Amino acid sequence: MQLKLVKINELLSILSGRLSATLNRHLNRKFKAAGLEITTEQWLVLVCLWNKDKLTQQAISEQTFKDKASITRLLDTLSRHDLIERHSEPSDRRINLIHLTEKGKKLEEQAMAIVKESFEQAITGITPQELLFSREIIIKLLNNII
Amino acid sequence: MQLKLVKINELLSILSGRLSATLNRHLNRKFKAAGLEITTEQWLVLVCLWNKDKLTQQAISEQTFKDKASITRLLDTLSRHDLIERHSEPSDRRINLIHLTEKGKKLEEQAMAIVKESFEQAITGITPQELLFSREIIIKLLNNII
DNA sequence: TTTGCACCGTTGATTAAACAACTATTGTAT
DNA sequence: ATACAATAGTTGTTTAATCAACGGTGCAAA
Repeated sequence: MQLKLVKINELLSILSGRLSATLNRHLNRKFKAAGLEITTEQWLVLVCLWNKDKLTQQAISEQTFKDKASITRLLDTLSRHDLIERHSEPSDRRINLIHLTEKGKKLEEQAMAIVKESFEQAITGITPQELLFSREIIIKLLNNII
Repeated sequence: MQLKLVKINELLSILSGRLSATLNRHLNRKFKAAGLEITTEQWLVLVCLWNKDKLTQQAISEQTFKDKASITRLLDTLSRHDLIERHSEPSDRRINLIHLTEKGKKLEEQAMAIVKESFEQAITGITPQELLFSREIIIKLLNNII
């Protein structure tokens, strides 16, 4: 049984645009309201580094599923804001190791608190089981179009 | 019961970035491969017009959940590609009515075929029930953070 | 050894997003 | 009738995405 075409449009438009736009907007506003000068995309990069400092740009690119070029520019911005530093690696001069600055390290607690709060707001009235189930469906969907 | 913090990061990053980016990339490439010079965002605007021609920019903005400013610029691009025309309305000179051109009208069939194909590829192995269920969860989630 | 390939990161061009500030027009209330 | 608010659309600035092309580095095979 096939869903109607109008449903296709609706679902695709939600998944490919509205959902991420709304989530991004929400998180960005929360960050701003709390005085944190980071965006959701920058937060995503920082999460990698908070988890394990001194990554290559390549590694960050893979972990965030973002383009190398996007990472270059995201790191430019993070660097301008003194949240990270690029350290070139003598043993392989193609590589930059990305180091968190003290300012970047200090951001973790505050940023994660905001994210946690937003997450809890977002999942109000949704059970963990429902959430996990949706996650599975979305992963399936992603794998179908890789 | 609360999901672990690492799960929060994962789910938020998928929903706020990876899912939409992957879907967009996929559709954009399909359009390009088929020789259609439109993006997913432009397609979304065109869907509104295919459904009902001669809308105001405001109406398009509301239906697509996009910023007025975004619509202005999307329409600039669509206009440059001769897919739509802005017609100023004498009865209310603040308003533009957006008209599909013949070229814009002709695009519908081909574009929708591509979208349908992509959609079917995306939902392979997912039942309509699962899809509807996920849709409900996502709508709930969106309503929680409006 | 040098030739060629793979890898890492950068840059340029185009498209798109958000937000704020702005112009112009219309509607309303006194 | 004037003054003020609401509405429609545009523009400037910043951030980010894609893709393609490019420079530099490392490595391995001929």
